[in-house]
Amino acid sequence: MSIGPSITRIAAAIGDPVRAEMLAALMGGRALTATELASCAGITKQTGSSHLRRLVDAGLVTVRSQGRHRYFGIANEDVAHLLEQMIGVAARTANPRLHVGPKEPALRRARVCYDHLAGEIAVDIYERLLRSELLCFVGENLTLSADGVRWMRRFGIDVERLRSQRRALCRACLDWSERRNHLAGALGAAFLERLFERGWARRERGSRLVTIRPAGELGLKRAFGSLR
Amino acid sequence: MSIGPSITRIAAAIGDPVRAEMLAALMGGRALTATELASCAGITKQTGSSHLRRLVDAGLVTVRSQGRHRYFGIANEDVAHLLEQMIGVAARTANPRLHVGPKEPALRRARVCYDHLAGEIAVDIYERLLRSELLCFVGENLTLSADGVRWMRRFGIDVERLRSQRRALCRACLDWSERRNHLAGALGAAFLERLFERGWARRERGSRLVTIRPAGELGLKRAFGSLR
DNA sequence: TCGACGGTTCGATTCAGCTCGAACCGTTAG
DNA sequence: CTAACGGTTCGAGCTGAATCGAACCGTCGA
Repeated sequence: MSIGPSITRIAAAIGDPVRAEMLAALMGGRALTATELASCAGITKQTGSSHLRRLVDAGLVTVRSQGRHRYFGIANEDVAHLLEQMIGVAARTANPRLHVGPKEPALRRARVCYDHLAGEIAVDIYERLLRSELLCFVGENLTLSADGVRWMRRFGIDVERLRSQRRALCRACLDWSERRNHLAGALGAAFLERLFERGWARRERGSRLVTIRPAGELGLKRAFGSLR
Repeated sequence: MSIGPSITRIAAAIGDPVRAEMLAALMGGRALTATELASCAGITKQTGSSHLRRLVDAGLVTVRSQGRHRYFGIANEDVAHLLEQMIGVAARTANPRLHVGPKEPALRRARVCYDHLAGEIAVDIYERLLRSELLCFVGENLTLSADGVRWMRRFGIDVERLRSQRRALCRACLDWSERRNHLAGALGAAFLERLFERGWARRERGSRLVTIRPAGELGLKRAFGSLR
């Protein structure tokens, strides 16, 4: 009994141009309908439907029916991490000459990673949180210090509510463009959510791109000192 | 310009039964010849050759020619991590009824992850190293404390030599069976090497399985207290 | 009740890519 | 030098899977 077949199941499910495009779209964190996904992969909805079934069967994607719509989304954080890691390996093994894309710099700066913030800014924030000991490691576990809890509460995040979720509060997630960690987990998701609520950041339609608005630039600078 | 195609390149390279089997074999950490890899995937050497070319083209595998042999190996730690992560996702999304295999428990206990130790024992060792502050986090970086350096030197590892490598000294690697970290990086590799040299552990031929021998059981117990 | 719309199922077609036999190249051993 | 051996290349056959048109099912709005 080898592990080969199990890897094949997962990798073959991802390793088709259409399905990869769908997963990439879903990495934006929003759940999308079958038709939306088909159109953004450039195929008909019949074909899209069969691809989506494969993704669901493989356990990479989950469905939620709502009226006559069916919303598809990345199944869980593990899968999101796997994809993020894969993007990283792909970027590093890519043929350098087709490596530069127009939107690439903006994506490197700030983007959505499933449900939390990634990119230069996210890495920078994460490291500042650690340096000022709002986040710290207890053994190998990343945790929020007492100061950190107060800080987050002031920022508008109900930490207690997050703790009651089954999901881990803080996790480190390896950033594919920076090769350094950024904040994931329930807190990472809540933090990004809060940036949107405050109007500090805006998510670009149909892309993983996140734009930091002037108010956010200012607010983050005030909160953390100047961002790189 | 989307990221879809780049993911496809990597995932499609992995997502073939033969190539997955080859990669699984290479995750044992040893470089293998084309013929060996073909035979362990159950195909002829012509077919194997073309698969290996695809793996090399995708940047997942590297070759080293030596006389009339060509030795293939996992390209780098990133790729190894990606595969490890993929095994984890595969295990967690697997159909539970075919989840149990004969060698599974032993594999969960101790196995090679590319070039370092993984499994229950590895996770346990890692956590004990942290708890006794031989390893600690400085900000987000895992480092060896002064005590840790002394400890490793006593254990027979030349830490200074490892530091001079370009490769990171300590890294945490997520264990797919345990979902907790174990020690990777140059130190992780050296530690496993030392276990073999001392005769504390033995690697099973043609598998990722590592057997801890009585001397090792005793020695580790003496070094760390009783292992789980 | 009916038409519009989102989504799936079925069947036929097409094509990429996996496979192996045969031939070939380079290295090593005798 | 020659035979054996590891490995690759080439060509032809085959199969699994992606694709789309057409038909169908369920929900929504009028």
